Amino acid sequence: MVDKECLSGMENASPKCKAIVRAAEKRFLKNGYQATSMDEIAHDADVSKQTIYSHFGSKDVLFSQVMTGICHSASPSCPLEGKDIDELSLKSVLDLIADSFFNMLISPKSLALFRIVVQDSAQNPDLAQTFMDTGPKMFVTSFAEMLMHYKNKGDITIESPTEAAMMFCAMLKGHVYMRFLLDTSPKPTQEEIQQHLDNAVTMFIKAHSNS
Amino acid sequence: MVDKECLSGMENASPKCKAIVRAAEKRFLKNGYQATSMDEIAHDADVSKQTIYSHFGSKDVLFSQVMTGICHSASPSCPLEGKDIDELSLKSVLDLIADSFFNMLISPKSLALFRIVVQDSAQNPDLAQTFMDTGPKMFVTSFAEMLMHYKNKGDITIESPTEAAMMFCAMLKGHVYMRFLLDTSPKPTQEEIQQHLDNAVTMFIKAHSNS
DNA sequence: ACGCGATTAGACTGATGAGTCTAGTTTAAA
DNA sequence: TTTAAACTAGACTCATCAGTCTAATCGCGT
Repeated sequence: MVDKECLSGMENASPKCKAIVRAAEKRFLKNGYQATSMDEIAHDADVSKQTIYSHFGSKDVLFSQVMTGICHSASPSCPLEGKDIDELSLKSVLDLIADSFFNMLISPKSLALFRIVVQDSAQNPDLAQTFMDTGPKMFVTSFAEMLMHYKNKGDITIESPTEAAMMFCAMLKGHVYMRFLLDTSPKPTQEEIQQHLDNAVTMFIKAHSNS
Repeated sequence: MVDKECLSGMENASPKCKAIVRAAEKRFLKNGYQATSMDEIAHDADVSKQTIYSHFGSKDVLFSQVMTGICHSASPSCPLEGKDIDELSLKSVLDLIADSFFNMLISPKSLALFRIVVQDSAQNPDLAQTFMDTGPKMFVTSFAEMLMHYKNKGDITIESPTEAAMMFCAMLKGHVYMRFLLDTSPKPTQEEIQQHLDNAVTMFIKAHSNS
């Protein structure tokens, strides 16, 4: 899930500085880089424009710093914390992950972040790289490890856990995620979402069942 | 695949008008709405700015019109044209579709279009809707019909062809597509792509095999 | 009290860009 | 040839916005 306070790495910064980052975050996520003005940020942060410039130097720097911070703080939390994986069936684990992963994806903040990343992947390749490395990559890695567990137990047949993990993520997203991303109508209902996730889990298990 | 000339619906427009649309298309796809100036478009189209305004009225109108046009002209061509579906195995059909669909997705124009659509899905919901209706939706519909064919033949078990079709699209995209969309390194190799598509087809077939 | 660094409001500069205006030129039909 | 519509170059207005500058104020340690 996504942090409410995305000030990772600046716990001991000055209050003004935090206020600036918070305001910038809100504006950049909502309207993107171009459509956000420094005056707006200054106003929201209840700070003078000069203060922003003395802390961050330029709009570019502020943007990069804020977005990178969000990427780092937005890594999905593991829904299995505190649970013993040996006591859970593959299906129940996949169900848990499906639900947690998908809800993380469609949180307003995640959607906004992804839109921004897509938006200036061309102008700002570093941001896209950071996003990939902190988000999808880390999730896939830890998910792949868990699949290994069930593979070793002999529950499923998997050649490449990493590929399988990526495929599962892709399946979870599916068409429903796109509808959230583009905010098109009709809005997906809760039943539709649940049906979609169930479908993905079922397909995934069947596709990897021991022939 | 995507048309080279995206002037759908304006075959009988004036030459100047077409030139404007062509130039606008190029610029908007490359740099997005905000970062494209009317002067640039006028220059590229070898036309005076006034001519643009007398044809289209405003930057907004031009943008919407151009983008909508691209959506309509960019519908994927069917890779099965001229082939008799009865003579093809499910696997060979899926292989064909996988290849054709994925290559359409990662064409520079499709990527650029999708970035734009994502970018201002918030400001311009109509564009997002048009994109969905002309792109993914149509593809899924026709693909679902074909799945019905194999379902009726008894080759596979499918409750909902539409859902299955959407899931197959999602699988084809997968993580590899994201890497193209965000243009992150390392660049996917041809082998990686092929492996990914094979994997998707194999999984899909196994997941829908008659248990 | 003194002094210093952080902060402030707000005026200012310079650049960019949408959209308009003007005065003149081309084109093609009548 | 006449005439009207399309087109042109480019100057112009007006708004926005990044970034700077100034002069004053605040908070705090000595």
